[in-house]
Amino acid sequence: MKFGLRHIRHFAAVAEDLHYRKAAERMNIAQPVLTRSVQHLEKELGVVLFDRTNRSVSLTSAGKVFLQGCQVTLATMEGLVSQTLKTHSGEAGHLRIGYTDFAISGELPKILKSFRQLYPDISVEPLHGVTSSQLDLIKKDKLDFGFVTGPISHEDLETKTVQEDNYVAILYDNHPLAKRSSVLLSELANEDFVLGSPSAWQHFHDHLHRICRAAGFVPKMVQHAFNSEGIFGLVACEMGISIHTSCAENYLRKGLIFKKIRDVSDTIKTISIWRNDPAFPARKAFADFLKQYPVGATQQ
Amino acid sequence: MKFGLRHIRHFAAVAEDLHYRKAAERMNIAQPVLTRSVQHLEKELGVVLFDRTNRSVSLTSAGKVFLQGCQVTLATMEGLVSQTLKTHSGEAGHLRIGYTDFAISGELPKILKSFRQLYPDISVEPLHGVTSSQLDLIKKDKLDFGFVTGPISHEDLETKTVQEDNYVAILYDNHPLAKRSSVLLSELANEDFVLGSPSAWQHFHDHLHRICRAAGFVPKMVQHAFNSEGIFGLVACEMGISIHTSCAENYLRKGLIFKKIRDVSDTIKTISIWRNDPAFPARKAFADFLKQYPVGATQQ
DNA sequence: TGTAATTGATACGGAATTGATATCATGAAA
DNA sequence: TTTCATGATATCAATTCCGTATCAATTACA
Repeated sequence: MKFGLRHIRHFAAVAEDLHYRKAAERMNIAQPVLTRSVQHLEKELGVVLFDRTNRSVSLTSAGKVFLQGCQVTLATMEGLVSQTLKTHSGEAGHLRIGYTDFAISGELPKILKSFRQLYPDISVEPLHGVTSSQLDLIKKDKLDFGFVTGPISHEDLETKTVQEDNYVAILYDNHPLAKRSSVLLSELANEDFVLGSPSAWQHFHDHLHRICRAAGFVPKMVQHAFNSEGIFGLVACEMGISIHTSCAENYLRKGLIFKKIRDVSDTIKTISIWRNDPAFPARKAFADFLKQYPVGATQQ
Repeated sequence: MKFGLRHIRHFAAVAEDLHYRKAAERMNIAQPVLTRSVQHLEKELGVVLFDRTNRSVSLTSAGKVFLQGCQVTLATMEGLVSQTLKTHSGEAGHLRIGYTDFAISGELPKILKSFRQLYPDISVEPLHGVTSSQLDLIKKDKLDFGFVTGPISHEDLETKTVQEDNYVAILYDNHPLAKRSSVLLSELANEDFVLGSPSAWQHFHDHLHRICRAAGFVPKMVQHAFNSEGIFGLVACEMGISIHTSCAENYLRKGLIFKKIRDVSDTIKTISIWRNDPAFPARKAFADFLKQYPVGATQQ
């Protein structure tokens, strides 16, 4: 099996035209070259590929099989080259993208949709994870981008804020404050709270305790859940109320009401974070895309 | 895109070992050859495939994509060569095989099963057709082998008898003769007959009329069907009786009874027939197989 | 710190491959 | 018969390819 793509190209040309001279002309080479290439193939394979009876050329059974394979191989090679070039330029590739509840219910879907329109040959693999686990994965190079709850600053890693949400109170619809158009944080001081589990929701807890402390109370947590869905479910059961971000409006669970909190101007930022490694063109493409992406804000 | 399989093989070897010298040793060539092959590829593609930082070699993103494609291409090529060789030797290929009702309910399944065990890389495509249409297809080279009702003799075409069946009477189970262990053909002289339609079953009709004439009567056909299933269905409805071959025993339809016909020693031969064209190795393999295959006889 | 070992890159000469031109052999067409 | 078309062959020049020897850079180790 000692032949190259050149022999294959020559054979395929002859096999397609069933005419040496025409094929040679089409390939801009001299005819004897094709004769030799085909002879070489036949000798290497130990198989006659053409029947040259009379003055017509026709493929043998084995020749037909070989031709088909050659055409596939040649087409595959072309595709491979183009795919390799695209990968080099960052036009193609694969990205593993982590996301939090906040990110996926906020800007991330829009970001990914918009990015994929720009780079249809880059596949994305979204992976759910809380902030800390995403950061771990990025450090271990198991994740290309994280969409996490800020603030974060980390040497070696680049960041870009992509989403900024206000705090909102989540009430069930027959709660005493449900009729109000907005609430004050201090009005919630004596409420029972349903919140995310402290370990997973560490960042959000930190923020929440800070703003509550500023309002003069410590939230009383009566129940915790592992994700936003769980929190909303428990609030809907009237186990307590919760505080979430304005991106929660995209959930719109029946029986729940979202209230703007008038006296809290702090925001929760969702930031994208990635390792700035120029060796991954697709990463660079997404990083560049993120840098110019405006900060989304779900203001109520 | 001016590179050969050689470059690809070299690149893949280096990429797999991530070590030029080891790869060179494994391929039994000198190390500089690999350096040059990879450089050539990189130059042709305009893409850096390896990061040669420090004294370690690692693939770039584009290199990984290219490697994967190269491995696929190389494996495909190997498979293609082996498939081509097999096609040449007759070990692989495709056969379009026609069959009649008699053949498919008789020896053909056994023949094909046995042949496929010998030649697992030859695919067979069974096509139902009556004798005359199979012969047409073979002449037009649209069919590789026919399994038809004999006798047939045709110049240009080779034949081999593969099956020999006795005539049997097909009765419904409350027919007056149903209790008998065997019948005489002459006893059926006044019966109503359900037979295959004369155009499609021409060969069988010819045989049947000949033996009936010898027994001194002309069968009275009251109904005809287009295939054996249809005939058996009509007999089961007691529209009449029929005469079929002993291979019918494989149908075993409820309510039907098969009776040996004592005074008829003629047989119906099913023969395989094909164009003796040495240009199709798979045909030759099957032809050789058939020639040594014993004649099957479903004697009751 | 200095010496040896390892690794990929480079230079060069001979061998093999490739391609173009001219020509041949054969069968078909005029 | 002559003429034409087609694929095969011979030959020479250009290119490509491989192996040997060697280099430069880095690491390992004493």
